[in-house]
Amino acid sequence: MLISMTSTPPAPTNDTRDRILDAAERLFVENGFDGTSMRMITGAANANLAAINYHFGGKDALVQEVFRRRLAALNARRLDELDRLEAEAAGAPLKPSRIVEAFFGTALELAADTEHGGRTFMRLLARTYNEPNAFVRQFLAEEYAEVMDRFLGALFRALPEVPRAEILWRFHFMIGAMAFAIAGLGGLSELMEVGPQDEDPARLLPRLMSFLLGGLRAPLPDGGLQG
Amino acid sequence: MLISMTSTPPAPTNDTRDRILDAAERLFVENGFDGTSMRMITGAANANLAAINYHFGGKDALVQEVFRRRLAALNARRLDELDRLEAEAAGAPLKPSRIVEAFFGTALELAADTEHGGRTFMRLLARTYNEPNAFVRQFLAEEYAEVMDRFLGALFRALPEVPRAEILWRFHFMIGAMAFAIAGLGGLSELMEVGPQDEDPARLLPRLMSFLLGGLRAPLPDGGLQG
DNA sequence: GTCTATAGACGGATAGAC
DNA sequence: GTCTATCCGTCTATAGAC
Repeated sequence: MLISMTSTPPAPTNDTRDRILDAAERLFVENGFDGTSMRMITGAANANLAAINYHFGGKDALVQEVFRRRLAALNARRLDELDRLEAEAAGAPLKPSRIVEAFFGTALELAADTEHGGRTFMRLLARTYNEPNAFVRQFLAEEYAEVMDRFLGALFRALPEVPRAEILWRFHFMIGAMAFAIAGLGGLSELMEVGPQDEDPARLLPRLMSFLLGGLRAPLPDGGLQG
Repeated sequence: MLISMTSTPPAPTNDTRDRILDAAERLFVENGFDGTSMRMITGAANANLAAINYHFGGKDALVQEVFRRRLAALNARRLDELDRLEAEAAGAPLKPSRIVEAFFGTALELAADTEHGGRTFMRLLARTYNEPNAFVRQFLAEEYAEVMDRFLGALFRALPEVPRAEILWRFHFMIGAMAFAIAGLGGLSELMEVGPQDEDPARLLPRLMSFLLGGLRAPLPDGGLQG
């Protein structure tokens, strides 16, 4: 029989903690936070009920960790893209289309990943923009603070002739359009029963981008165009 | 002392049933469906816990009635507007902007009514587009079926040179933009802490309309313009 | 780290008096 | 129609054995 040597442990990347996070992510999308119990999560993750409290400290802390582990990476990529654009421009104002692409392109890229749960997470995130739960919204706002600040600033500089309130609203509209599109990727956009069955996010990105840029460049409400 | 005569009762328009519906509407926005208990609702409505089951049959039936009583009127107005446009056009194709205005203008008009709970309801509705709860989504889809059918058909006829899949997606994007804008009207759009403090929906309508029409008229992803 | 067992609060629903 | 009292299930969290 084999005797356990002092060899290094086999580095179980798929340990209980990760299985819980993956199961929670999936179940939160399907049932919402309040509609998903710790029993459902640990059941799906083949873990013990007490494991959530042992590993995370409670259900709320688990919810935060589900977001944190992926959102940190997504927003870091967004900031990298923006850094790169600004370095290339060397002081010149950026093209609005490049800014928009840096923000929404990264999101849709993650939503295209069905292998490692990227799509599942993005559907959860999209849904959570409208989450009633106060502490979840508060947590999201904090995670987004820097990204919002940087991207809005870049848009302000890129469109100096457009009133800032207008840019603010239009960025708001753009996020809403993206969120609704991504949230419906699971195939449950019953709202239009004819619904976009074409679920390929590779085709969604150009569709969304041209819509968003069309909206961003639209004539201002009072009249007057801006390129 | 006064003796109760056989006079007609004072027609209590604000009876228990309505108070429950109003309280439920408000609490659902603040806490979500699962986060709102029957005890919370009846407490806020100064009604007895058993009243929900007596008047509606259960919590799920109450949720449906909260939507039904207002959504039926909203969608009827939308269909009326579309009927009127089509009657005026007398067979000619409609202007896309008029179709969009008939759909989204009515919604924003209701969202502007803070006196009779219209805003509260529209915030609830906007949130519910992304609701995980299966039976709520199913119910919404049924309530919207005719309106979607009519408006998508009108857009298809108004833009015969645009692929229908494209129109479908863009209508999808437009609904998402509107929903996110309305859901944030309560002042809790923490996402951008700079957030549009300007909450006047009278100014929101022109802003949103020009954004939506810009997106609808944007060049198609593969290239090629369409007015 | 994992498990069982259980505490303690709260959920929706209902029976039956008034 | 309204109310009290209660049933019964599920929830999160924790104590303590292994």
